[in-house]
Amino acid sequence: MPELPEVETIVRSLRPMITGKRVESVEVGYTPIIGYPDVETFAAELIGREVEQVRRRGKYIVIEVTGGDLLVTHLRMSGRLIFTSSEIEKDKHTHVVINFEDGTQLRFVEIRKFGRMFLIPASDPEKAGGFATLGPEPLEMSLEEFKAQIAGKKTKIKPLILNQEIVAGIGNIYADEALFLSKLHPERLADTLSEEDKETLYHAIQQVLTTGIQNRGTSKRDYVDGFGMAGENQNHLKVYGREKEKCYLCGTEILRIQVGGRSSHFCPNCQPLR
DNA sequence: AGTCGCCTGGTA
DNA sequence: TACCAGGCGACT
Repeated sequence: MPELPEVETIVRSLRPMITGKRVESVEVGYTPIIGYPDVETFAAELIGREVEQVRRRGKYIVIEVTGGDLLVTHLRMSGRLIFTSSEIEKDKHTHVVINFEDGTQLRFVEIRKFGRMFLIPASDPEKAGGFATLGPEPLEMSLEEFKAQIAGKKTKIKPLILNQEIVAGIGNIYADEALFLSKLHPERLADTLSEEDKETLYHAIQQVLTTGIQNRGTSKRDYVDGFGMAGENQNHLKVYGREKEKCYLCGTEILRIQVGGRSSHFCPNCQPLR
């Protein structure tokens, strides 16, 4: 579900609520959610730790705790991290609850059970799946860095920018939006892009992500922030989810095709394959 | 490089 | 009933 703007919005909502709080107890319902270490160690080790920092890396939520460890969470398709109180009744799909000493709690809630949580030493990022191999942050990378990341790649451009090792944090919605702004067909081969195409795409990626953050994320289905509040970027999408509707630029019908196994929305007139 | 599995639920 | 879903990793 959540891509960079959604995860950033969640992090910003959680940061003031949990920073400085100490963990009193941990409950894990569905154990496969815990990717590292084993469930018992995960729960036992978290107790007594204090939250020092809450930040984002790509689509990962990183909670730094005392003792030099990181509580790393990936929400995958439909996961939510919700800050609430022990008084509030739990949703049926609540898989992990982290109780703080003041009666508040952080809940990992997810219908589809794809998401994962890891408690890792900051010095061992490879213990948290793809966390260690993430590419640069798109809002912090230079144009030259972006060009270097895609240099020599011959794949279709959409799967390339969805690859978290190339650039961290772009998902299906913002990929389609960035390609539309760039007037690039999702199946365009990366090694056929001109210098101008690359520069346009670089700016489009930053544009759609920044707008997404300003609008507090895209709530098409499941996404909500740390307080359970929906975003409003779904009201500003230019192509994603608009198949069979008219292109805002030229009136042509927006198409939806599969590219690299993912639904891809584009305007065949504005985004020719060439 | 491309496909499949993981899960559950909403909608056509 | 069938298809679809903001993702990723394992597999071929």
